[in-house]
Amino acid sequence: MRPLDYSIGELAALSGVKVPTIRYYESIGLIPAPPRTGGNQRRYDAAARDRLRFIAHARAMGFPMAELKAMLRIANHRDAPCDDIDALVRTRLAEVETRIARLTALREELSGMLVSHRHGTVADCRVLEVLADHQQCAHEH
Amino acid sequence: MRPLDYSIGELAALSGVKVPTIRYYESIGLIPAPPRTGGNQRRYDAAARDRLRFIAHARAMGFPMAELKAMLRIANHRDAPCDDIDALVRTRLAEVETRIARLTALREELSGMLVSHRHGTVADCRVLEVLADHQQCAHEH
DNA sequence: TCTAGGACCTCTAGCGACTAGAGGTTCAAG
DNA sequence: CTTGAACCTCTAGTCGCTAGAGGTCCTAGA
Repeated sequence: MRPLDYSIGELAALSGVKVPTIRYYESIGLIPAPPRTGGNQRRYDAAARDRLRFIAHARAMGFPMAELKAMLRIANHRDAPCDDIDALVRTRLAEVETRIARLTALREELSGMLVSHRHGTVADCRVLEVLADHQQCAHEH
Repeated sequence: MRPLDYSIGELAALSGVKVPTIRYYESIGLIPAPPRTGGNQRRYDAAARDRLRFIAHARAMGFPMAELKAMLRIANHRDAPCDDIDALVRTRLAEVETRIARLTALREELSGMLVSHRHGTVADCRVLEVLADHQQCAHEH
C-alpha cells in the first residue's frame, strides 16, 4: 500500500486541475476512483498526482480527451512499444501546423481589412463588406 | 415588400449554414424571424441570405457570437461611425496573433518530443515524461 | 474535549453552439 | 391527385466542464 497523502483539494493545488474537474475526470473514467477515508473522502497518492499532472499538461497542449485516454491506456503497458504514442504526437503536430497555417491566413485577412479601411460611416465600411462576401477571401476557411 | 425567394433549405445551401443551425440562430435572436407561408414554413429574402452569409463568414473567422451580435447591431445603423467595428477587428487580430504565438511554441514542444524520442518501450518514453512534467516546458500554456 | 468553519460529499442543472431524433405537416413535381 | 422530400416543433444529447443546493466531515484552536 502506498501512503495516501493528498485530499482532493491538495491534489487540485498540486496539479492545477480544479476540484470539481477532478471528480468529473473520475466520473468519466479518465482517472481511477481513489480509496476513501472512513468519512467517505477521497485520498490520493503520488501516482495519482503524477497522472493528473500528465493529463493537465496534455490537455493544455490541446490533446483531445479521447487521445488522452489512449495515451493513458498505452502508458499502463510499460513494455509496449512506443510507436503508438509517437503516432499520436505526430498527428497532433500535424493538426497544430494546420491550425497555424489557417490562423496565419486569417491574420492577413484581418489586417487587410484594417488597411483598406478609412474612417467613414458604416454605410461604406469595408469590413462589413468583406465579411459579407466570402468571394473576396483568397483562401477558404 | 421584398420578394420571398428562399425556403430554409435553399438558404442553407446558399449560405453554408445547416438548416437546424439557421433555426437555432433564429431562436437566440441572431437573425430575425422571417415571414411564413400559409403552411407555416419560413420564407427568406435576399437580405436574410446576405446576413446569414455574413454570419457564416465571421464565425469561420473565429468571431465569437457576442461580437457578431454587436456587429450586426452596428451594421443596422448605417450612418454610425465605423470605429466600433474597427475596434472589434483589432481585438480579434490581437487574439489571433496570440494564438499563433502559442501554437508555434506548442509546435516546438511537440517536435522536440519526437526528436528526442528513440524507438523503445513505453517504460522509457520521453513523450510521456515530458507530458508528465510541465517543468520541462520553456513556456506556459 | 468541544466547537467552529472550511473542506469535503452527492446530485442536479446550466453553459455554448450546435446536432440528432421523433412524430407530424406541407409543398411541389410528375 | 399522389408521393415523397422538405418542412414544422419539441425534446434530448453532445463535450468539458462549472455552479449551486443541501448536507457531512475533518481539524485547528480554545
